[in-house]
Amino acid sequence: MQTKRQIELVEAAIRVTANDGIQKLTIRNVASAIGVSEAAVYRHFASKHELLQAILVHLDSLLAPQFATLHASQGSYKEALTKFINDLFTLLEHNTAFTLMLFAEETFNVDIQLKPQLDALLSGNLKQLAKFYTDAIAEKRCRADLKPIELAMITFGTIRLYVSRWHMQDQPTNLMDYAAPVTASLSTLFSLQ
Amino acid sequence: MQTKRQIELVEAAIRVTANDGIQKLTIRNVASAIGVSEAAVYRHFASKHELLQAILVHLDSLLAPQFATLHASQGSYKEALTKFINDLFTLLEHNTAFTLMLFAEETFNVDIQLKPQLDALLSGNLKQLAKFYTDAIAEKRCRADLKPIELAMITFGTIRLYVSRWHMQDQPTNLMDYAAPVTASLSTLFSLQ
DNA sequence: TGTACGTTAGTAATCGTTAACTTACTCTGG
DNA sequence: CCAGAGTAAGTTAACGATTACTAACGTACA
Repeated sequence: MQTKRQIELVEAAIRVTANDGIQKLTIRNVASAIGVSEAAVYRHFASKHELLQAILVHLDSLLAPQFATLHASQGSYKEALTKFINDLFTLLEHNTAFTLMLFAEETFNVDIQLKPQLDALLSGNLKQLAKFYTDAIAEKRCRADLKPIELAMITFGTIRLYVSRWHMQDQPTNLMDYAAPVTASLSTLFSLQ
Repeated sequence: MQTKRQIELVEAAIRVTANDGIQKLTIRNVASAIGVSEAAVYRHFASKHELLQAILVHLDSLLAPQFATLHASQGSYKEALTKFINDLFTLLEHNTAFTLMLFAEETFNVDIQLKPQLDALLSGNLKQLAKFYTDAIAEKRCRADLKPIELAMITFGTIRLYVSRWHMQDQPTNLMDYAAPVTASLSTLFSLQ
């Protein structure tokens, strides 16, 4: 159960990390990001570890609905995948901080105790993707010579690398410009001949 | 030009980072990893920034030959890709610290001044992969409806995610067990011969 | 009156870095 | 051949800044 203030702190922490990297995710920086003292943070989180945990929960709650859209779609496999990637990229482009969502396991491997949660987060997302492909294969809308989990790994891995490259560019470009190629490539590869 | 001691320090730094995360990459930890004082480190690197730069150079020198094997092969393109992935996974499995190679841009985005080098490292690897696919397409041994750079992104993104998951597992499993599925999936998708 | 939420002002530990000094080796002139 | 100068590479001991965290206290509001 999260209070308003806790959510504010978590969002501030995500902003700090996305802007300046995990090294700058300090209690001091989070506190000053919402204009309070360091000690005030400890009124809401008992330790930095608990703040990190809350960040992961928050990121998961943002990412999960995105993956849920995969199943909600009524159209063809290609349309569903297109909508998923478009929605995801729009979200990431609108708020760069959300980029952290995709790379949580890379970023937060600081606190060894968070490992199980990080693993669960990634595994959950992959499972959703795999389920999407399982359905697509069952309905003969997707090639069946690869396992759903393999299709999911390829999809997620590819998306991550595109986002990673976009995030690394100097001049800010449109992530959406990348969306079309990714969708086109994957749906071309995975569709039935 | 690197001295022996510099290389020792860089290798120690890579070990520290791979084991405990970038937060633990401190001069103190690197120094004690080779059994000297902190001040001794500064006899070989003027600053932590220079150590970080040297790490990137080192990682690149390890990874570049791996990518070079793509072009050296005499057999089919499928065999070349198989050999590349097998060699890469063997290397990563043999020395877990090398896993950092694949995720350098994620790990070392601490020092903003390193960004150009990180970008160059990733771009260089992708360019090698793209060249491989360019050749394969030219000889009609790979599907031609995707651009080489897209094939390269998919390949590298997929490899990274497999390695990432393997690296995150609790009980140590064999990375090599994933090599065959990855190779099979990509060859099938790309009609690589 | 008590609880929620803030403050100031500290703590010990750790960060990157430097100063001053020691040790061991090599090069060079008489 | 060998004294002495120079240098490479280590040491201890500190520096100011920053880390996560805490104790004691103030204040608004039910």
